[in-house]
Amino acid sequence: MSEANVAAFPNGEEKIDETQDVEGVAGKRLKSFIERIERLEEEKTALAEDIKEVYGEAKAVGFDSKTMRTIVRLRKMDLEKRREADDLLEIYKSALGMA
Amino acid sequence: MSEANVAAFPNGEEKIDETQDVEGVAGKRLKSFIERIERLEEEKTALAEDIKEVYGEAKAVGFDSKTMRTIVRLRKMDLEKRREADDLLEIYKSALGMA
Amino acid sequence: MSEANVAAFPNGEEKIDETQDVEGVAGKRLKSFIERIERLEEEKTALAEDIKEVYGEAKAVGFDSKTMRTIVRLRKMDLEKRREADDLLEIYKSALGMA
Amino acid sequence: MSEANVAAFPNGEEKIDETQDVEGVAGKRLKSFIERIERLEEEKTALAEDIKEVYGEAKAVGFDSKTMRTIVRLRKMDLEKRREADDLLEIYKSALGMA
DNA sequence: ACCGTGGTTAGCTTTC
DNA sequence: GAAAGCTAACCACGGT
Repeated sequence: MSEANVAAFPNGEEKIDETQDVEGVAGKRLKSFIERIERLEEEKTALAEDIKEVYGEAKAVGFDSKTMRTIVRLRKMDLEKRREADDLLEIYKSALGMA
Repeated sequence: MSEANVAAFPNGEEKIDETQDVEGVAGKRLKSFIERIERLEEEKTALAEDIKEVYGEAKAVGFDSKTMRTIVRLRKMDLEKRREADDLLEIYKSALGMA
Repeated sequence: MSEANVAAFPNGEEKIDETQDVEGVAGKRLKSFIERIERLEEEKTALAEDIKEVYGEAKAVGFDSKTMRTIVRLRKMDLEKRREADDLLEIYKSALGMA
Repeated sequence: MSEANVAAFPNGEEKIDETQDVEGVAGKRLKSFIERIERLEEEKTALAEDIKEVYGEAKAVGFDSKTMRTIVRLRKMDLEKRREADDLLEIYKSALGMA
């Protein structure tokens, strides 16, 4: 690891928003990574809220959300199973030199 | 709860994608809700992957992801704290007729 | 909650093995719980090791452990899916007053 | 790796329990490995449930499970520390011809 | 309002 | 040393 980045400073409270000059370029870079992550996490949170809303709407017209969750889970499992099965097939193929 | 929507059918394997006529309009509606949810969850998953990638990139140039996660967590806490403080302020203001 | 048990004392290093008289009966009880848990966890760890050994044996006679793990996972998914489907059925039944 | 064992067959749903004759002895062997693993994993899962139950019991009489988990963790760490210290001692001893 | 359950995330272990 | 799978803690939701 490059030593330049080692000083990845947890800061006290107030300074955390400002890239400190003393840290130089590494600080800028880190800041940029952090902000990208935060942006993505905001979007993720927003989606989680959207999902909740959909369950809410469905409930409002009489569907049971527990049931719905179970269905969603089952369907996801199907999907994963299918994917895993494909993976297995790939493994076989490459084991048999058919890759 | 209205019984009309209860029968949200467990299907054997393959039929799960087709709304069955016997279920009528409720089935269609449920299907639509489920699909909206699934779409949103896919997006959410995609974002989670994006986030992981960013951590990966950062790691690749020498940042420690554990530290980064801590920073992100701290900043989120700050944000929430600030937001709560604002809420409190609003409450005070409206209590004092300053809203 | 009974106050008697509140003092469930994280101890410094050395005393942790002895039930302290000052804690009285609560300490004895806690100790007993802790020891039961530790016993169970030991067994669990032992099983994990056994499992690893089986994979090792299988590998030693030419089976690919990645493939095996996939198979095990797929079979477990089948099992779970079946269980979930049952759960769903239960939900329906109780929703229809057939419980 | 011997190719003989490669064909560890993805099966459609229902057939997975029957060793297929076409696979011959390798299939039987694989099946036996898989089943041993599954058996062990079941036991492991059962133990995990037992552990959860013990925490439940403890909680029911007023102990805080989070604290208990901390204690268990600490004691495990102690144990490992002690074991490592012993290992070290062994190393010294054998280095000094006192084994 | 609380409890129990389910989902998510982080850390650890193991594997390649 | 990186990548993945497993496990355990945490948190949030829904039901009672």
